[in-house]
Amino acid sequence: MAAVSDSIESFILSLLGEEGVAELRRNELAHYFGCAPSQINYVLSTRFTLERGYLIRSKRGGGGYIVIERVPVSAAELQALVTEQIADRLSRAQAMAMIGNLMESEIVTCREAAIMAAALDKYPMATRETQDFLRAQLMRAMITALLRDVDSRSQ
Amino acid sequence: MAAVSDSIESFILSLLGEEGVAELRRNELAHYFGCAPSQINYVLSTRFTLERGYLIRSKRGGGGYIVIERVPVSAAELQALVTEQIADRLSRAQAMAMIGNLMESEIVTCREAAIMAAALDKYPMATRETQDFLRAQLMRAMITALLRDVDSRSQ
DNA sequence: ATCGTAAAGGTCAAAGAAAGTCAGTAGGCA
DNA sequence: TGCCTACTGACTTTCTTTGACCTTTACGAT
Repeated sequence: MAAVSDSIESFILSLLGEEGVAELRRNELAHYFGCAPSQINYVLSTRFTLERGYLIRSKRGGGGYIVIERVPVSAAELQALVTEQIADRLSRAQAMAMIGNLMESEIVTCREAAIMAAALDKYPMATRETQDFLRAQLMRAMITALLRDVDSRSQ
Repeated sequence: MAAVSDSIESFILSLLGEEGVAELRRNELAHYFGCAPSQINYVLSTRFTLERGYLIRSKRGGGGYIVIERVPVSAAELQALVTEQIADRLSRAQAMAMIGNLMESEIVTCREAAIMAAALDKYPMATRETQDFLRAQLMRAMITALLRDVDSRSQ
């Protein structure tokens, strides 16, 4: 029954076009489709997820915007890493192993690996549970960042 | 779209050019962009901060002016950064400004900056206090890691 | 020298303009 | 019935823009 969300989805898909990049104003789009602005967020968070190969950037306030980007194929492996290998918890050992792999396969440089390792090392407060949870989040966030410009290697 | 502040920012950036120095009249610029004079101050204080590597000098009264100067951060100054600028708490905005500066000064690459920014972005659980505390720790850890092999640049 | 005034720039708080979050409602369908 | 997906609205957070009021400076008139 042609839910509004479906229309919004295909509209965004058409915006993406060849480029694989689309910029939009949330309120504008919501008004165009006669729906609540938050429905745009709903569509983005259900149909344009990382699992499906999309990255979202946005800015609030005056002149705000939302940018949707299709993850390039070259980054597919990284994406799989994020969505498959990292669960909601990640031990220190697991993390270090992953970083080792990333470096081995020349996906990250030595310096990049060092930065990541530093961030994933250990956290003072909290229980082990919390630490592993946080570590998973950080790892996901960092790899996702890499995803964002995987082509721009060797600076 | 393209908030006025953004236009003002890129205008100033173009003024800075190679020299890294720009002089301007507040009222003149405000008139040129059709905005309130104080918006110039807004742009300066949000985009041309010391954290981002800019120095502002100005004079009031007749013949007044504003001078913006880009000040590069040397790798050696990183150490001071760790010990001075990063207290036991670090806000998201501060962190992002610092990262921008590190990148501008070519101490970190674009990708490295992206990784750091991702790690420092936000931590959903926790209170604001805790987040800022954790962020300070992570920033310190990552910069220390960079210092450890600051020579091994360009991998 | 002193004072007055106009011509800068500075500050701050309030209002405005986006987008984000989340919990809850409603409609289909197994 | 109970679950899943679609949808909504109230509330939050972040960023921008504006205006009223303040401070500093140069310059000319006394």
